[in-house]
Amino acid sequence: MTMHRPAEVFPSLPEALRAKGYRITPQRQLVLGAVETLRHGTPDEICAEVQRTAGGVNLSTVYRALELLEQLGMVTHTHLGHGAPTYHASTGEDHLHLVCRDCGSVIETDVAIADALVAQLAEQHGFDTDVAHFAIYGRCKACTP
Amino acid sequence: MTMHRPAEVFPSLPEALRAKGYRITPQRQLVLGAVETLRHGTPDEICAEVQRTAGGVNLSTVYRALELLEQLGMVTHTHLGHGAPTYHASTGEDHLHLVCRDCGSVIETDVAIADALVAQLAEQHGFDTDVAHFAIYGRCKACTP
DNA sequence: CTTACTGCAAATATTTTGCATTTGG
DNA sequence: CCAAATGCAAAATATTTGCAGTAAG
Repeated sequence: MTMHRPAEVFPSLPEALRAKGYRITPQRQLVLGAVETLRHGTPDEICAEVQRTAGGVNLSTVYRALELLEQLGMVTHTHLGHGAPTYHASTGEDHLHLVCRDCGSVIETDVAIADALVAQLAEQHGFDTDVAHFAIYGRCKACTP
Repeated sequence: MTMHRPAEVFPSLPEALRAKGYRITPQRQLVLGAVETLRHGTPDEICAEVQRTAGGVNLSTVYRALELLEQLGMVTHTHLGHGAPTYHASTGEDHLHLVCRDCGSVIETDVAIADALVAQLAEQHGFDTDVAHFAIYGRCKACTP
């Protein structure tokens, strides 16, 4: 079952924070803003983006904010490889990431392409798949001999 | 030592090393042996396994040996999550790994289950997929409410 | 003998944590 | 005012690298 929620249905960050009794801080808003500006970024890149636009936020705070934002469902993270997870704003349309082993480029594609796989995993293993969490690895068109 | 590798299909480690002009060292053989004994393991676990059976190998050497063994096609690595890549001996039958977000358990399944996805990615994006490289994330049967 | 390989220790990189200070409500 | 959140610095993890000594060929 794919989640399909129009953007207007998403509560704003202040609303989401208030609803759970968390405090509304500039840092949390800046971190979310940076994730939205960069289409995707590592904690470090997000920290740098905040640095660039506003005064700056401590990297620890970025980690803590991302964890909270993810818990609130405002962002998600994906493992694109190596050690650095990439954070995305939750727009309601997750995408699959195809990472090229040679040039490192990332292609985004619709998760629907994996619907059959998801259905089979559910049927055969009772496994409820989050396809967008890990990238798909291989070789892109340009790098194929 | 157990050889899970039919000699007629996969060259032995000494052969593979010799063919590329690399030296045959006990450390490299021990690391490959450990990967084969443990069905899958992180560099740290592999290092510990060598420690347990033979004298011991430095962790740096384990990293360097794994990199070389992977380059030779004798092992592969998979990202199961967090930061720890898992190494497998190349047996010719790769597995897909289903990782549960809740209990962390890993289910191995046949890669053939993803054949349709692989075909679609090839067709739509010219992408040559290595399905086994990243785990598939979600919730296992036992953890599904 | 030659130089690739190893061990070791130090450097990087990434994420987490303890604690004093600040601040939202 | 007061608990929650931040900043900072140190710790915990994970991986890489420089270099001197060891050993494969």
